[in-house]
Amino acid sequence: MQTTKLCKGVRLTEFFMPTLRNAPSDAKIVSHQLMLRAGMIRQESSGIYSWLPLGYRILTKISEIISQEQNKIGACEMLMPTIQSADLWKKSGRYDDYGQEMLRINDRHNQEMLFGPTNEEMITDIFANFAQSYKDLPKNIFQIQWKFRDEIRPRFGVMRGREFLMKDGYGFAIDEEQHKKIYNKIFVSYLRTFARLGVKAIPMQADTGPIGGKLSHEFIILADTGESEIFCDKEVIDLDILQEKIDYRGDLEPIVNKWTEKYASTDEMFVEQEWAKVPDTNKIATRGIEVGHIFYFGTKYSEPLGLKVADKDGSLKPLHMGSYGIGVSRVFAGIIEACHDEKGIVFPSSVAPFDVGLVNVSLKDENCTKTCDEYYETLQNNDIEVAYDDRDIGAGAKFSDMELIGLPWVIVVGKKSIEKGLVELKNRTTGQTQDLSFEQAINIVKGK
RNA sequence: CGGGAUAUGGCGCAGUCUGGUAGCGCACUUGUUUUGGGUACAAGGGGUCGUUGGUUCAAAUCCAGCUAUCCCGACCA
Repeated sequence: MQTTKLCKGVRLTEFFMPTLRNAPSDAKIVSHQLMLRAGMIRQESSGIYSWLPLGYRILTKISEIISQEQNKIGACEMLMPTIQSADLWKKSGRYDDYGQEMLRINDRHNQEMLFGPTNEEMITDIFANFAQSYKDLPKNIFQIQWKFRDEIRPRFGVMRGREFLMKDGYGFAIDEEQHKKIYNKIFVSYLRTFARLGVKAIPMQADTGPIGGKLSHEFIILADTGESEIFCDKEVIDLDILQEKIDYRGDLEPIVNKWTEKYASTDEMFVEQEWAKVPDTNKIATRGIEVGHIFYFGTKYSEPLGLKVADKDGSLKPLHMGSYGIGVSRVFAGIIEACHDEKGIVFPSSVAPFDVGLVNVSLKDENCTKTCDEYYETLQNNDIEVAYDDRDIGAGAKFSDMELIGLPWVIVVGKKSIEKGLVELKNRTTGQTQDLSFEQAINIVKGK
């Protein structure tokens, strides 16, 4: 994938990627263990992590896919501060409701501040300053930003951290009907986003919880290690959004219906009678990880925060709003939960930190190293992202690291292959290897 | 917040019951060896045993407080 800020290649002699042979014993679930072993993250406190270069690179790729899909539906990316004034929250009435989960801070003037757990209040306040008329609507705005929720019990690595990266989007409409159109766009864009990230995310009717409101869906990745128990019709899983022709300016209701008409539910919303209607052969009861949640909450925030605009008849109407979240750092872990084997991570190509690993197994052989150096440049010139293992360590260790970090392809170059004029191309998913010319290998990797 | 557990070198662990100046594997450094799946041998470096206090001639080890981290529950992207 083309990204705006990531370099196309790294030499592992220069790259900071501290892989571990054993996972720290604190890590209990596979995504946490693999992220630590691959040198992607480091725990700083309970539920708070540093993102090391490899992890940060993947996080950036995930963010970029999310942004791209949001841009397609006309959502506008912006950035709000992580630190907010308590005043706004007192106005909305959530300052007390949010309770201990909100990290409160006093500044030097003893002003009450807080590290934002979410941004409904702030975006509403911002929008209220500018929106005057129904002509300013509808609007859909989002950001990808760090949040802090002081969870009672952080666990499972970045899956349930206290500090986490979240895409939070907010929709503004003049009435429920107009909001429904935004909601449908978001719904479809989420399906596409998760599909592009290489995971199956199933939308499920959700409880609106403390955010409040009327309409809500959760998006859940299937993984045996998931926290929620889920029940769904196999046919929902088999649907493929990337095969659908989508016109975001047209009517999306048929697509939304297609994804919501079959039964899919978490245990919280489970209805025995509905489940009974699903044919036994289609019944799938498994576990899942919630990676996205979208809400329509009507005028819940616009009323107390005074967000009104003039309607066609000149009367002031409170806006109808929704908020839409994707747990970016969580989906990272979710992808690994869904995509790994006994050797390590098997990244979907869209989020793999590099397209290919280039392994020099005959480092001491001048000719081999010279050839590898050339290949390294050529791959980058072909827009292939490459991790070049030019470290002076055993071949086995190099192979193991490549498998651990989950690159889709590895090109192995050694004295023997040089003599034959070939390279060995290895597929991470199948484990199969083939001897090819370097040019053939490039074409296969490019044809991902 | 209730219940349970842990804290010894970068990582994984032993030693604690039965106090006697800290050990193993991996990793790291140097040399030889090996050279396409974590090679072998040799020689090294690195730890105030979470913290504070107590008992004792002597504490990683016994006792108490504190802190951190993890697991199970209720809450959540």
